[in-house]
Amino acid sequence: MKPTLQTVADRVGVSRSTVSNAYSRPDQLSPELREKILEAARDLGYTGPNPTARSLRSGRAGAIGVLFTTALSVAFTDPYAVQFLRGLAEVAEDNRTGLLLVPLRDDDEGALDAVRNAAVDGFVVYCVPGWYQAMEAAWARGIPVVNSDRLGSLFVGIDEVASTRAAGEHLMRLGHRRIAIVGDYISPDRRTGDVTVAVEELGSYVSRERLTGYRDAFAAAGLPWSDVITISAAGNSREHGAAAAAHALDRSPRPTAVVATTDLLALGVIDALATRDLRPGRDVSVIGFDDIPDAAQAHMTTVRQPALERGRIAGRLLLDPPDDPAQRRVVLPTELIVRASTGPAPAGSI
Amino acid sequence: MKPTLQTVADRVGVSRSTVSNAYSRPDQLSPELREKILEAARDLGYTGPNPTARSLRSGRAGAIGVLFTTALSVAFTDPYAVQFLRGLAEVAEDNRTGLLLVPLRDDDEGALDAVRNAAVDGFVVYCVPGWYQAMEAAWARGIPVVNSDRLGSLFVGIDEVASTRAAGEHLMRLGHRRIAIVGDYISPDRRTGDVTVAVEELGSYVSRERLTGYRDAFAAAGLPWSDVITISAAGNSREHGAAAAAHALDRSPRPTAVVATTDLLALGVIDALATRDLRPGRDVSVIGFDDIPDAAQAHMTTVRQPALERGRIAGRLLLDPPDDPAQRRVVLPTELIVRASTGPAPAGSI
DNA sequence: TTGAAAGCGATACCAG
DNA sequence: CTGGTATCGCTTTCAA
Repeated sequence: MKPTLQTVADRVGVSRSTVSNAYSRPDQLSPELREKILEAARDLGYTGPNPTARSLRSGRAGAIGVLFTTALSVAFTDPYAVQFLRGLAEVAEDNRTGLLLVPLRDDDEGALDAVRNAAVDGFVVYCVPGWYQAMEAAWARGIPVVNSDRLGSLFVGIDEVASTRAAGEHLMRLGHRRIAIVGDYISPDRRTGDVTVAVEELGSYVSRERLTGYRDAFAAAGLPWSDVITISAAGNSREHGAAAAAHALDRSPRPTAVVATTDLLALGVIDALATRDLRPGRDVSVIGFDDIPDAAQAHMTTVRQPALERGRIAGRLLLDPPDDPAQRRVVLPTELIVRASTGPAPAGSI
Repeated sequence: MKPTLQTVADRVGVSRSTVSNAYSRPDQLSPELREKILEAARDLGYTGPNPTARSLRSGRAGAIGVLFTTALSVAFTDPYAVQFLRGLAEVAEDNRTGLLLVPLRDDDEGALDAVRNAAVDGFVVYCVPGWYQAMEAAWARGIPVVNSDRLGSLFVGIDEVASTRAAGEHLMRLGHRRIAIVGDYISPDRRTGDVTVAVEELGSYVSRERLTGYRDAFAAAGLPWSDVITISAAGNSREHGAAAAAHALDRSPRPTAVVATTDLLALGVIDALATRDLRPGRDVSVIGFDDIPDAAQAHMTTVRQPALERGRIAGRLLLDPPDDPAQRRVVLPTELIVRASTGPAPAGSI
């Protein structure tokens, strides 16, 4: 039988409240009594208040649920994701709060149960498509849910459309007209290959917005969307990016620019170029998104977004949701970082 | 006021038990009644049993605490760690259990509180030195704690000593006599640089064991430990490995072999070789530990350990601790993978 | 400062 | 199948 507050109280001859105070409110009793209580506890093998009981009573779970779809291994392989989590963990730690990982392998009953049973004070949604039932389940919990897309009332993100629009304008200025776009979650079956994409109908918020930005920039320069090659990647990784890029590069005429919706994919594109003895920025221009460390190392043009800060703000929003609706939706700035992977369209390419 | 079980029970005109059963034991009541209850719940905005209350009553927190010292970013950057976590997550998911991350930034009061307040069914300790107070706090909780070192009664690991002994013997057979060892956690201050190491006194279990294996192999071949250069790395990363390797390589006579206690460090050693126009396996032999994917890509000789399996077993041990003491300690096999980064000691090197 | 009483929201167990 | 009763272990008024 494990000792409880009561056990200790009986031993010392005080009430439960006093023992509770000894742990949670040291200023509410004399140091001597406190010491006496703590000693008795040690004697009895009592290791402090039961966290679950404490949670129930105080109404605070002491944990933030982190919802994400991708497999753990993928989630933590993406430097952007890791930075985001780091920011979140930092804020959580400052508030004596843990992080409960809730991987959503499939959008099935198991996942729903996981969401419903998570003892958390709120959820941070990291890269979960809005159509997931699990999202409904999260909202249904009636606890704060912080999103990265426009859904829900608590939100921290960036202006995705404006970000890629700037990147698209950059390409237009360089004279590119044959362009391919590589993205994850742009075909429903998530398989590698060419797809015809009606941008508005994309289920994934991030893909939809990022493609929209490019489309708008191209349109403004008179390049119709139907001229743009859209290629679906089967996942967000370097390898998937390279596989998708192959579909763009091994055709004639070859595109003069291949842009991707994430840096990881774009690095894959650069890998694919290397395989074909093509030089990024001279033969084919490449643009990514995120500005992860490897992007700088690869001299890659990309859109920089503040991943760490995003995580921090997500945590703060969740732990202490502002009343002012305006403050509940935070949009962070992004910046187009131009490096050597983009250059003028090769002469005669038009 | 959020609705509770009672609210729903009152509305339908049944008892709390019945409503509870509707959620947790569907087979205990008629489908019609169940449907009626679920509908009433939907009406009232009741979203299912409160996880915390359920935990308190059932005595099951529904989460595994993952204790680790390194910063989140580092923890998830190491492919070995990610694999381990993946195995753990897999088992957790199968058992409807979540993973609660408990980063131990410092070994301070905050960390102790985090350990004491975590609502978990047990802890998996991942790379926390045994001397941490936080470890005491974890054991004090009176819940299962699975370790990777020899501490505690629940344990899953490998025979560290035998693993590196095999690697050391490989080096001896190749004729190496001037050897440097790079390791994290081998100097108390964890700074880059040469250290004189009394192997037995190393605080870090993993470092102690791995160095011991090498020492034994060298001793058996008549190479005294005092002839071996031991170098402390300031962390477990490629960069730290390269920095530490510099201390070994920029001396005369140069070592003919540099071994590291992890693959990440060993990759850094290879980076350092590249910088100096030295070829791994010809000019300087290199051995790592873990066999992460990048090791194969770098043609690196290393010790393979089953990271995924280790995670899985840790999860199973924790969720269902065997009574048989022998089964509570699992030792997994390792294998020396010889690749191109090791070769005969250069002629005239002795 | 200390203590008594009242729950927090749910589940286990058994009787009907 | 359904309902009553007794907790689970703690925190929180509020009065002494």
